Amino acid sequence: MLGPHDPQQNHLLAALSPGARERIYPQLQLVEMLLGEVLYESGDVSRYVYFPTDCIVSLLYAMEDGGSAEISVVGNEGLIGISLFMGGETTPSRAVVLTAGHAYRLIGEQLKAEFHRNGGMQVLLLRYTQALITQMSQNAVCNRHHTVDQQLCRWLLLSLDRLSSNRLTMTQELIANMLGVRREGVTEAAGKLQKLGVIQYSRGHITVLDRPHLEELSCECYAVVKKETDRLRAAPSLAA
Amino acid sequence: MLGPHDPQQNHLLAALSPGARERIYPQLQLVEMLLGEVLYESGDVSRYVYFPTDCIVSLLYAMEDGGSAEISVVGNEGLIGISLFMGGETTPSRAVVLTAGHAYRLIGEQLKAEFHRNGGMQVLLLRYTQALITQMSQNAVCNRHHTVDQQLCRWLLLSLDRLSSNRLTMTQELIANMLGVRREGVTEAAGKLQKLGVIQYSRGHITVLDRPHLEELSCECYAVVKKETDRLRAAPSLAA
DNA sequence: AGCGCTGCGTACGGCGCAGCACATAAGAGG
DNA sequence: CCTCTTATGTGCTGCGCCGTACGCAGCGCT
Repeated sequence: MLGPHDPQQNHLLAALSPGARERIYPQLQLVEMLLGEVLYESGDVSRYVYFPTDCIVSLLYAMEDGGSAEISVVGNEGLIGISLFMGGETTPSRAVVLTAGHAYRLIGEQLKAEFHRNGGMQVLLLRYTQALITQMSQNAVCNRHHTVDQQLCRWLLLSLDRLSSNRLTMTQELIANMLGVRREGVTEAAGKLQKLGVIQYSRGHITVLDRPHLEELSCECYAVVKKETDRLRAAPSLAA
Repeated sequence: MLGPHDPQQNHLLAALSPGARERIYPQLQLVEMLLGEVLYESGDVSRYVYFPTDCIVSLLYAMEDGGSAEISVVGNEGLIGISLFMGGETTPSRAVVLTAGHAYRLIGEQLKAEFHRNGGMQVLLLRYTQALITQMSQNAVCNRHHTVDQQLCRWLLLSLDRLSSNRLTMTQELIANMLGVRREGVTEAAGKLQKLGVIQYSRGHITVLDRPHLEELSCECYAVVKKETDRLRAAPSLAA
């Protein structure tokens, strides 16, 4: 599991200009991300920002009554801690490690300094933030209109995109928390998928066998978000 | 209805530094916002940004099957067209005028120029964007967990905050589209509220009679968003 | 082997809301 | 005044998911 690590495994870090790279890379710190680790609690002032390489982090929203729902998923395409450069300092959500792995972290002040140079990194971060907004919007719509079956498919695909393997380490209970539904609902939905030969799972390990079929069964939300995310990543580039 | 108009009626415009004010105010154009007018269609490149003074604009998300859901509401506390400075140029949502009134509009390029001066306006806009993100997140949670009754209360309060009167011009059908529920569901929920003496309505006009009670009946989502929005507005201030 | 823990399967009653089908009422325009 | 349109009221059936309860199977531990 311990392969070579490189900041370039994170899309944002990889897209930096040579100048920004020289300033930022020496300040990066490789950290291990443990399953279930909480990076920020709701309302916390974030000391660091995290650029995932091979882990997945979930932004969760907890309600007063203990219920929860996932706001968005972050993998190596993004970063955790946008409130730092957006100016609010804190967010009302919680960041939890969903799949163990690694990330590079940076002290908040250092990111802010680079951000306020008004150069390429600012453009990158803002564009990523817009992609995040799209994901959140679609999430809201999806919660309103789509079935648990569809949402499970969407969620599996989102996770899959952020890993290099087709095997997820993930209990149904955890997925249920993310989707904000009952664990039994996930069991049923997953059972159907397994019967169809789309996935295969056992005690916290899910293997995706037929991704195309999974995409068919998912609601449109997955495709919309993916398309928009790709568009924003590929966008012309770093104008001043 | 035609009172004196002033850019300062919009919180963002009012918070500009004297320098920014000198640059921006001469470029503003007062426009009338008609009920139902579509400012942006999904995917459009926005030519203008709009700073509402006494109107309400809704950001809607339309699905393939025609269903829809509101992503957020914008009044005189914000602006429409964040994708311009966020760098994506377009958004996958639609902006519709929900309550007629007025707004000041600015040509996109002019806003971008001011934004990239890296000064106070950038800070203001980013902080507003973060408030918007909070609203969207809460929306997603609310869609997942709360009843139509609660959501109607939340929605009425959101609208009320963006108007100077306690009387909304709003049909139940329209509200249903915003909440992404059936019109009949809104009828029932509104009926209960009327029976309780909290609101009074007739043919497209709703009068809120007992706001404190309305807040009690609403889910926590309203208060959370309001608190966070206020916090971000009042935040320390405009560091470079 | 025996125990306990964790992850998954299944079942039942109930509620909230969808989808549909109409019925009524309040203005708008001739 | 009559008609047409728009806004609201009401009543079904059906489905999806919740809350709850319990059974069972894989795996680690002593």
